[in-house]
Amino acid sequence: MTVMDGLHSSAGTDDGDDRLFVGSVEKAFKVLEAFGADRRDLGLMEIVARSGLNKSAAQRFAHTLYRLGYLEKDPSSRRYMLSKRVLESANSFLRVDPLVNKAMPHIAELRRRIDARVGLACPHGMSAMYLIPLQSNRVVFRTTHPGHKIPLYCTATGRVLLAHRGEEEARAFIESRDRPKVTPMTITDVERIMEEIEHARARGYCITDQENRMGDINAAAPVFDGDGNVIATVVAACSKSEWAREEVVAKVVPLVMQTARTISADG
Amino acid sequence: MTVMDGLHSSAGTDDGDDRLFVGSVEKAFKVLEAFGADRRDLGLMEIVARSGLNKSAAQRFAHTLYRLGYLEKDPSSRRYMLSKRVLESANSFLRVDPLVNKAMPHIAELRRRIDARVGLACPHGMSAMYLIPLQSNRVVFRTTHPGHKIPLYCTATGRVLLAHRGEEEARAFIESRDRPKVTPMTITDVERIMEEIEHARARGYCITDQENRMGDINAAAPVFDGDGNVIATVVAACSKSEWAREEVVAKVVPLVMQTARTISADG
DNA sequence: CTCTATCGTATTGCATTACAATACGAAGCT
DNA sequence: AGCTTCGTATTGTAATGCAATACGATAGAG
Repeated sequence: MTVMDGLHSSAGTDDGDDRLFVGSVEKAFKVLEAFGADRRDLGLMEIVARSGLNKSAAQRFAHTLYRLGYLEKDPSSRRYMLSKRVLESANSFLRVDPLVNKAMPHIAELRRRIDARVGLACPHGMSAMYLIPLQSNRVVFRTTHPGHKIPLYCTATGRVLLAHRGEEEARAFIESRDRPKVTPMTITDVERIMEEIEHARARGYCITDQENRMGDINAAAPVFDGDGNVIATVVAACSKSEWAREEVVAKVVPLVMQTARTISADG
Repeated sequence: MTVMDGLHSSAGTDDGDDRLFVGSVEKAFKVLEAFGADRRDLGLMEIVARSGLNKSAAQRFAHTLYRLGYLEKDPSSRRYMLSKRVLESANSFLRVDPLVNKAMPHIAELRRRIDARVGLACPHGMSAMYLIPLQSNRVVFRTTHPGHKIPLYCTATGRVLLAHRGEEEARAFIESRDRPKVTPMTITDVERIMEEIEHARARGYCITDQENRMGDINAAAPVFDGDGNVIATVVAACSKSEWAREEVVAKVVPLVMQTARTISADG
């Protein structure tokens, strides 16, 4: 079907006869995943709406997650919200992930050299996800945290990731999905996106100009594993108030590419 | 505590029988929590050892978490590891948490002013947990991520948090728990710790001198909520190679306290 | 200020679902 | 090759989670 089939569904026959699969766990995570879309706290009926579970199930699993400390409950409003406990497993992941550990000093060095938000992002399902988002030294408008997800069609990271998956696969993916205008500058035309992807492949980097946030120019370059697969990108988000586009190309892009190359290097 | 203890104590202490509590979810999280202690990837028998579940349960829940995308499995070694998907809920939390959002710009500003690792930490169970850990601009030795947990007895954050819980409560806590020497400088004597806690209460800040990592001086100040409760601390970790202790007291502490006060202010 | 709609909590009989023992297969070690 | 250890698959059983529903509390409207 689409590009990234089988990422999360490769453990056996689809939904047929997996006697090992425990359905209750799936429902619990549906409740957990109901949080974070937009609102901070959810009432029971909102959990029902967002999780797709019935009232009984939502009640039981929200309660269970609360008992386990992964949800908190405001006693007066009786609404649930995520607890900081969800950070524990995130920390466990980040602490030991080889890519994160390898990339961190170089990403930090990049941030030291250019006054911009920089980071490391990697493919995750149908999106990309920031593993390391470092803010610039200047004022932070909106902060990003590890786990922040961004779309592929309109981001420098996404286009770099798609560029190394082959023309048809990238096109099929782009065409198959909605491409809303995130800003007035967002390119939504398939052909123009494919051009950008082609450039990314040819030049080894990609630049987006205010396609995600007005006033931002983003530059990304690919990080390769030992087999030549793209496993991540190094990104820099430059404020137009401080960087002209030519400056980004002349000064930022080489540093981003150099950083990505350094992280790619064996070791 | 034994295996059996954990199974029943966490599920049934309060209400005896909690008919809403779904035990399978607890077991799933025991498997998840088995990761992150030390090793990155765990074999099935290691999961059994760390989770306290029997082989069948560990197999089923590890498999279920794998199917759901929260664990990955190395096909050759057949060992499980955390997937980056655990970052999703962490990001959902950080994105909307009021304290994090309120504190972030001020923590960033603090980092801009002093060349040190700074951050925001809050109480979490019997420990403290970093919500916002920002690295210094200089070289990063070991990076911390959101969710990083630190003990209370030997950290500036911990002593500030304990200082505002009352003398006896703090003493009881300190005495009741192990106090290993993290470095040769770690203070483990109860009376000396209590002195430090008393200072923290009296002065409104706490300094630890290489008690957690050789070469680091840490300074923390309390963040209050509207009711005067301590809900977090602002921390700065200064390298002794760049800061003398007197300098920390003279220059860092005022900024840390100011930052903490600013975050405390109503808004 | 009562009525009513809506949401959160508690209960219960039923059978679906998860359970744990165990058999099986595949590596790795001596 | 034989032994040990670990990961995978199977199966009968009943425990456990299921969903309907009753109950209670809160808030908004008229």
